[in-house]
Amino acid sequence: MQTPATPEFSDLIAQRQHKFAEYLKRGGERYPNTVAPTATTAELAERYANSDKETLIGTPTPSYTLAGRIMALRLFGKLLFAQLQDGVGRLQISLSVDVSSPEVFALFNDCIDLGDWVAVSGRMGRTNKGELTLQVESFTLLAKCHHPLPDKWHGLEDVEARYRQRYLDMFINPEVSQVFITRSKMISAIRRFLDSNGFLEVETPILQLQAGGATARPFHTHHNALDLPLNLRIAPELFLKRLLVGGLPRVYELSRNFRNEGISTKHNPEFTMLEWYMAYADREQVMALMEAMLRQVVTELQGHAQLPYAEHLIDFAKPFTRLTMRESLLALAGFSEADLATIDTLAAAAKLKKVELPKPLPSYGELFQLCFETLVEPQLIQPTFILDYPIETSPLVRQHPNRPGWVQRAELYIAGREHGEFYSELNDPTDQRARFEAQRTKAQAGDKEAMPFDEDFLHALELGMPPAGGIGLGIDRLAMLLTNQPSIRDVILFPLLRPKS
RNA sequence: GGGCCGUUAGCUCAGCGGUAGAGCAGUUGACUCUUAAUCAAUUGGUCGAAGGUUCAAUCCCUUCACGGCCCA
Repeated sequence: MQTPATPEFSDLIAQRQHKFAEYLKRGGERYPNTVAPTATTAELAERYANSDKETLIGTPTPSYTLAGRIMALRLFGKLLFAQLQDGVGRLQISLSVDVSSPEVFALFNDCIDLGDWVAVSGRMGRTNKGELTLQVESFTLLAKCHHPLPDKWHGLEDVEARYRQRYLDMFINPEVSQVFITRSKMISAIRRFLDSNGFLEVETPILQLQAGGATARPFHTHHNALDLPLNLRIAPELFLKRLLVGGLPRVYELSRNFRNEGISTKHNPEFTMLEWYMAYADREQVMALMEAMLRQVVTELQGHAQLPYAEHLIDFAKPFTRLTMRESLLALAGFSEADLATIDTLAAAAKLKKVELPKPLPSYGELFQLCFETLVEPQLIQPTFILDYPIETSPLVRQHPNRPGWVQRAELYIAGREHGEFYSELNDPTDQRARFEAQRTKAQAGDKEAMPFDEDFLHALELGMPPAGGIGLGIDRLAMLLTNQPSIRDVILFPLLRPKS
């Protein structure tokens, strides 16, 4: 048997390249695209699940061609076993000098490394221990893996390496691929739900003159031909509402948004958000529709509505709890009515509860929200809608009819995290203009997150926008829930990292 | 931005002032039924980078880079 590698030939990459050269030297084709698989590992495993060894010997199966990566190799002189992984599963394959030929066996043994893409052809059998095995008669090297693979037992555990080389992470740690398959199915289920409820999926600009629709710092870019500074969108809201003005009654967008902010286990600079707008609906109706959608998506994906997440079991079957923010502070944070009376009593009570108060002290509404975020939010494990938000933090929402200073907004909390927002949308152009003015005042005072004044949006509102309810739902966070992942980076294929020097 | 932790062989990790270690992967040999195969031998290191302290630094100190967790 020829041995292409020699003991002094120690560089792992060079060894693999040497084996590839040897494969070509013995007549193999370089990166062929002439062999197509006729089956997958999953199909064969299912088809022959009940066939015993004798049956497979007595009535030989057709010859199948599988394609995939070699992920394990075990050699016994003139027989070898390998694991072939093809994206839908893994199947054992075997080569022996009897089934193929001494030449084919030697070619495989001398030239194939862990990680190589191969196409293998042969018939199904079972080993003495009963494992279903494709007995290879011939094979083709489809693509060489030029790098040594991570530890076969521990896999790739270095978090940084996993994010930087997701392609490697995915085939070394198959559960990672499963996360992204689940994410994809989740998005399909959401589309199906909305499409069947009369919504139209639309695409609105990512390049925007003014980044509106949320309070966040945008990324800046530039269009050369127009010599025009532009921003990447932070939210699609203002364009989707323009479509209501245009006459589309139900629209949604799965929107990649960009926010020039910090990175954490909950934030990635680019992230995906679902927004939908529904004419003639109010906050209550969009909340009810979201509840129905989440119940259906969770059930569709895992067969029932109870979702394990970290140490919790989250129940989507029960009606979601509804509390006003005020009620939640009284019930869950231990505030009294007197504490909530004025900004001073609230600040004093908050200080006692170890809420870190910013200086200078913010408005009553902002302080109220800060207390909520610090004291209540972590307790909201089961799906809970929190109703009514201070007007200062919600410049696009309809005012509450009988609570001055508050707006008809709700947020959905699950597992202690905010997952979505629900609005009775503001369609009064006069009120909207005043809200933009207030934001402009904030911006002039140095608030870099204040929403820009959008005159064209006001023009659209002045033409008349039907009353509407709208929602925003964090798709990445929902994916974290559905795949039981602790960090947003675990549900984003290629999270942003600093370049490695 | 702040605090804590990490960075040692391709991978997973020990070592923590005195010549750099293991398992897996790789290489060589044995082996026709393995399942993290086994047995024997063996290659492989700028110990993240740069300074400093020391007779001597992977180890102690400083700065920097990248990452993780927590906080903002």
